[in-house]
Amino acid sequence: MPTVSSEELAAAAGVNSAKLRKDFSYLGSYGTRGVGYDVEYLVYQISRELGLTQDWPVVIVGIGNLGAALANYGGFASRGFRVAALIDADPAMAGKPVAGMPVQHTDDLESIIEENGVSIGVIATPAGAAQQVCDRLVAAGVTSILNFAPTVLSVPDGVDVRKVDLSIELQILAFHEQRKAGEEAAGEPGTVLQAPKETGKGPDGDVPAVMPA
Amino acid sequence: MPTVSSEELAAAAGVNSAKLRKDFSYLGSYGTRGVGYDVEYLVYQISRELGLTQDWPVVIVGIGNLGAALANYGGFASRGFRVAALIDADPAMAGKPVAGMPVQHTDDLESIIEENGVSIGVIATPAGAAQQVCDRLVAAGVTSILNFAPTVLSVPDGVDVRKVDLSIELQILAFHEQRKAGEEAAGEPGTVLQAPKETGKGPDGDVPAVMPA
DNA sequence: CCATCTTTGTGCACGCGTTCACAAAGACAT
DNA sequence: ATGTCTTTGTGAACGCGTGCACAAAGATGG
Ligand SMILES: NC(=O)c1ccc[n+]([C@@H]2O[C@H](COP(=O)([O-])OP(=O)(O)OC[C@H]3O[C@@H](n4cnc5c(N)ncnc54)[C@H](O)[C@@H]3O)[C@@H](O)[C@H]2O)c1
Ligand SMILES: NC(=O)c1ccc[n+]([C@@H]2O[C@H](COP(=O)([O-])OP(=O)(O)OC[C@H]3O[C@@H](n4cnc5c(N)ncnc54)[C@H](O)[C@@H]3O)[C@@H](O)[C@H]2O)c1
Repeated sequence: MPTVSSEELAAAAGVNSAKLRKDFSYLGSYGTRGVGYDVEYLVYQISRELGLTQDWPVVIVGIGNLGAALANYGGFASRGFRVAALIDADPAMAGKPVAGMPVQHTDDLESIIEENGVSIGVIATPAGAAQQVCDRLVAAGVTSILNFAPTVLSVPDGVDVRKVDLSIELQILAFHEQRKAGEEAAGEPGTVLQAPKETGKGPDGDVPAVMPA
Repeated sequence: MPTVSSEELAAAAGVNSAKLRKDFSYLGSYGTRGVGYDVEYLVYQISRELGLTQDWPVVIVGIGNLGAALANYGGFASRGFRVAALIDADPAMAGKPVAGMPVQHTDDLESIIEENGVSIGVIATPAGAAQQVCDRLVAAGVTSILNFAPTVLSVPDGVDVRKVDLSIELQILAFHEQRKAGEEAAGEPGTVLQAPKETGKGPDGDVPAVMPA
């Protein structure tokens, strides 16, 4: 029986072994003292708890550059997610095959959701259409949304939204990058800012939305 | 002079005003007691501290479905990021224009990085090539990496890596989705974990820290 | 100049997640 | 069986972020 110890797993995952054991303990006591955890059983229990043992149909709305890339991505299927439908508002795309699957028109969005029992939707439309698409998805029964559009979606209680904002990912990297540069030339990294030198005009420029919900 | 109080900002952002004030205090104290914060100056200081006032050149390696979509994405430029180069290993792609920019071959990766002073790299290659690409980027001077390949990259100290794993995003949604279903039929046997109280709108936070690869 | 009012900046306490440390459980050898 | 050795499961300590509460700062008006 292939087993792993919490120590091995922790080292591989780069976390503390005690934390890992405590986490596992919330799922029940599946370990064997002096031996470790039965790999197969452990994987099953975790998968079950995370909801990976069932098949989740998802729809992708907005089959443009990003939507098409997502449709072609094979990594979803291997994790228990099945692309049930590709939906786009462009009539020219209707019927056109993407990733071996015909693109369907938004007119049929509601019926597609219902017929396939879809509860997870992916939004890859332009930002301007995102909220509208979101509303239709929710009205049709979708209760989880993965949003790629750079907009904050407002949804009713009970609906989960996760936003993937690549710009923010880059911003976080840039933040640390800036800090590294500052440390070398110990000049003005975390140094308190100078006095308000006539912010009459200010190099504010664009300045992104700083305070989203 | 347009101002905002910490109370107003906190309400808009849905956070505690004391926390907000304390956060601001780490940047220095430039609020005016009895009045609030000068909006323009505040925005500038935050942008500056986050590194948004400077221009960051980035390279994208692996111009396939995803890489091309990223190259075409206009959201980066508006946040201070400039795509300095597109790099791919496929000789057939060399010179071919993507997003109005010629794809360059990996042979020139090092010189491209150096000449453009790039410190942030995006990896959108297949998982198998990711580590190798990563090593070359790092050797060439890149110290921040945004990784889309479903692999854990190992890098030397001082190099930051952020991984965007879309499958995990879906898994998190599915996890909560399963929870919702379980709550309706309360008392579901086999369910050991307690519902994690949905702490506000935290993107993460409420998900078990350790997940199977 | 003094009184009052508003809002900041922060010391302090609380709560929660992480880590430590170890008794107990089980495997395995003798 | 009994002892040794490994690894789990968890109580307790620790650390850190969050929120409370309030003195101080500055504005404002008399
Ligand atoms: N491409 C990227 O790398 C990237 C990165 C981050 C975020 N995003 C965001 O993802 C979204 C899509 O990006 P993209 O590059 O694929 O854009 P795109 O313009 O290539 O594709 C958008 C697609 O959405 C469709 N569409 C428009 N309105 C629709 C509606 N109401 N219902 C259904 N479909 C509709 C269009 O027909 C088009 O096919 C954008 O909001 C973009 O900001 C993209
Ligand atoms: N498409 C998606 O939506 C998606 C989602 C999540 C993750 N990913 C991951 O992102 C990566 C790219 O996905 P994709 O769909 O664009 O794949 P893809 O096959 O369309 O593109 C990969 C590109 O990388 C290039 N490449 C291969 N080896 C290279 C090397 N050593 N150096 C430089 N370039 C190299 C290839 O020539 C190709 O152009 C994959 O690891 C995938 O798992 C993709």
